[in-house]
Amino acid sequence: MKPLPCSIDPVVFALIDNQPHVLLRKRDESSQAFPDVYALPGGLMYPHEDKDLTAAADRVLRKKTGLQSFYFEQLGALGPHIDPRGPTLVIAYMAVMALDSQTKPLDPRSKWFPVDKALKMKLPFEHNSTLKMAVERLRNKVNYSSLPAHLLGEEFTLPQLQKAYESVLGFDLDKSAFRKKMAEADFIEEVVGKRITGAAFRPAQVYRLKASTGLHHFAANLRR
Amino acid sequence: MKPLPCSIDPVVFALIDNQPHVLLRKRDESSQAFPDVYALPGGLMYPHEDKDLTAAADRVLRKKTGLQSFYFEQLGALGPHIDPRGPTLVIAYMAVMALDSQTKPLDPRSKWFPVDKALKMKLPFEHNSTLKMAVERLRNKVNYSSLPAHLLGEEFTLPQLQKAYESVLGFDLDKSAFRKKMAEADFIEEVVGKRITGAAFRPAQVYRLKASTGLHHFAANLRR
DNA sequence: ACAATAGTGTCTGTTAGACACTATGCC
DNA sequence: GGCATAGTGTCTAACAGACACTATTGT
Repeated sequence: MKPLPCSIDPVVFALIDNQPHVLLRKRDESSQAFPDVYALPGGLMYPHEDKDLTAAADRVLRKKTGLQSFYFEQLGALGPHIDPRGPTLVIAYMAVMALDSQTKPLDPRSKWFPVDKALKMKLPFEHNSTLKMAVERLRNKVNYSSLPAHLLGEEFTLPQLQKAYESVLGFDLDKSAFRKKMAEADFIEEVVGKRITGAAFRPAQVYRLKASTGLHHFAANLRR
Repeated sequence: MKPLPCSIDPVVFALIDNQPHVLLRKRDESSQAFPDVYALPGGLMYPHEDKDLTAAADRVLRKKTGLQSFYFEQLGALGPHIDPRGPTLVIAYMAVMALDSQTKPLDPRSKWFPVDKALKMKLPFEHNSTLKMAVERLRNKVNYSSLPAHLLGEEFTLPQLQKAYESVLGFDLDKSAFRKKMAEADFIEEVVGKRITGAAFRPAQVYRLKASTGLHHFAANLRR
């Protein structure tokens, strides 16, 4: 009975040009396993440094992305898989973040890949199945939760929010139905008096997430 | 950076007299931690014996329950929590099984507790939160999946299935609506020609789960 | 015939989805 | 006024929920 090291493997999603992307990172040249290969930006848990798994995931995400604000949840435990250094337990996470103009650039080894493209890549370890799991969870959860709001910045308009839902779902939604749903779901609020002007058409009202931790869940799916 | 031992903590549900029960086991007298206290029937993973986490969970469940057939799924990874033997990573599972007349009796240290009663008990380690997690998952999943069918034996009638749903949900369902839902969900099939006779009323048609692995999920909840 | 439960039919209020309409800004 | 998009109103077909009805057995 030998204890196992434990790896935190996060799948990080963001929207670029309204397309869902996932963050991959070229492994260190000096790595014993799969040097210079694109992989999930994982990291080992340090039992004496990390209070618990959530803290470990938070630390790994901050370190690997340089970003401060994101939503994340655990997908589950996998493995153990075989690493050249021995069997390793894997805890998979899904994270969702907003990229905007103020976002720090990534370190040069990291890169955003369109989700569909990443799904076709050959990734090391069991990262292909982890990625697949995360994409399924993302697509599924979008059906009945406020998750896509976390792909946008602090503030956003309803048309932007609708586009975020549509881009992850992969099909278009009816404007009227969508707005009714959002009103009823009641997880966003107007930023009173603030609208997006400047374009040659009617300005859009600005909204933000209501102060609350976690996701909001709908009673029924957006489309059956 | 020291590796961690890994404990498999399953929450096992079954129906007794149409009431949901959960399996707890008195810890060994000789145990270093919490001897003789009721706890989840967990066990350590043996990295050299268990192919992966699923195999480990399967082994632990068979060993602790003596039962062969059940549905189980991972709830997630927790911890590490502090055990007298040092920090331990925990992988929580939810399992659902059918008890019938042929079921072997439990070992004398194990006992079925009504779910509501178990929730009020003081359990060791973080077993209280694990149990709470499992109960929430169970109650939630019943809303939109075929899970309760696994609380019944190989064969069952629609009234029995409805009672299983009702007992976990905690409220009654409309017979007509329930049957329409089941027909549409299409995860059970008639055992042709087989009915339950013997009582002084119309016999009920016998059904079984269609051959398929895993759960069936509905498009909408049973009740909003 | 009757009791008791299995199984089906029907009616109605609600709602999702489609789509037409109005509103508001810049040119 | 025209154009482009934001935001609202309306109509209808489908459906969930309530409940009444029929079916089938043993006594």
